[in-house]
Amino acid sequence: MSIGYACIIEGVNNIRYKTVKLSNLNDDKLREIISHNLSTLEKAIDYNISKNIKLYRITSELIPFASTDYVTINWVEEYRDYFKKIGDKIKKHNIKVSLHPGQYSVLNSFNEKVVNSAIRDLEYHTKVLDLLGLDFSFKMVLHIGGIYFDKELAIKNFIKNFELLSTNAKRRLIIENDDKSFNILDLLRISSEINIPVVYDNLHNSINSVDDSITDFEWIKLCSKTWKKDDGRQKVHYSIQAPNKKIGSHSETIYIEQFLEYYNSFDNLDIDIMLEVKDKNISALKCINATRKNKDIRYLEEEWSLFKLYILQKSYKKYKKISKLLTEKSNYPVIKFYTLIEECYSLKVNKKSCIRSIEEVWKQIKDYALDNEKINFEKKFIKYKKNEISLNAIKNYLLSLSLKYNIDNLITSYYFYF
DNA sequence: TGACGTCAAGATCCG
DNA sequence: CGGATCTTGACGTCA
Repeated sequence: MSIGYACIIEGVNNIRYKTVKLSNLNDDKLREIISHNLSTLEKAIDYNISKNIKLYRITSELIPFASTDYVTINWVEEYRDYFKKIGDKIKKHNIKVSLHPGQYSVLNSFNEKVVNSAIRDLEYHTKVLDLLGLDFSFKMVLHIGGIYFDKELAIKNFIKNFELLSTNAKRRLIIENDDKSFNILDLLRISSEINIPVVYDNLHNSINSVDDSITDFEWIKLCSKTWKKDDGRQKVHYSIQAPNKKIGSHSETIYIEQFLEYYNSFDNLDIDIMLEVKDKNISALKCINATRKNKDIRYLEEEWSLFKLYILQKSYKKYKKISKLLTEKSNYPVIKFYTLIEECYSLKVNKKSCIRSIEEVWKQIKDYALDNEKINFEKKFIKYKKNEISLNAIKNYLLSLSLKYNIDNLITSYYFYF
């Protein structure tokens, strides 16, 4: 079983994909962005390797406007070697990567133009996986599309247009239930016609449900039949409703107790769980640590080193409490640990605790800092205490010094990124 | 015609 | 100048 996250890496310095607006697009700009994005993808893979995260969704924005006529350079040939290098790394470390074309790729449309651009988009996503040199267990996930006043006809159109895809695209396509049009039963029916795997999304099912008496576990078991040997391990999407937001909005974080309730209902199913959540890799690490077989407190200590300054700025009391929780080295208090951290998310930063956190950071920088940097810091710190500059302003200065002096312990701290 | 969802880029304003 | 806060874009469907 693997647990993973989609596209963006949160809380890590200098891993960010770039985009470009059509009005600023030219060949040089495009090459600059493709090089940057491929190098960012490689960094993302390196990050996943370092954290032992085995499931990752690659952004569809890797090559901007890839499936349009606006791109005229031959990016496939220009970047073939780089793709292969990254793909080799993915294979070597056994990371399952996937892609998810967006909601505007509508294969079942009755508008020929829309269908053609959906096909082009799916062929682009297929090309990325092909260029990485990955076998057909590496997939792209798609929704069915629109209803057009007649669901049965819309389904027929999906099946018909599916046949227009290349062999490789057909072998890589998997389909997911959505939150308003096609429910999980529709998906199972479509799958039985065209023989491609179904991804079960629990949140979409709870919004657009067939039968509330059927549990997530039961639906996952039903979907498992659509996954053949060559398709690799069955995948599901897991997300929960964001409290107080629009129906269907993904939550900021995955709440560990709620996740474990879901996870423990499986009775040891061997599936891949793609989390759809705003805090991305941070929730993935949480869920991985909560479900790992090797329960060693060092995993929590490693996590704590990333969180502790962030927690300190919010509440000294919680900071002490979590520190104390980790003192008994034979324990593995994973649920308590993450629950305490989750409780801090909703807390506002507290001036006194913030000052403490700044002092703590400065302690680790001051021996490296030049005289003028020390003076600069003191000036900013006084201004911060007098509410003349923001917390972010002083954090940014401290981060720039951490980067300059390569203080890994600080650079990796979530303190600077949230 | 605007909302929907997504997230970085770009614009604008402030001190 | 840095920092904070809006607005824009690019897509197709649906009310």
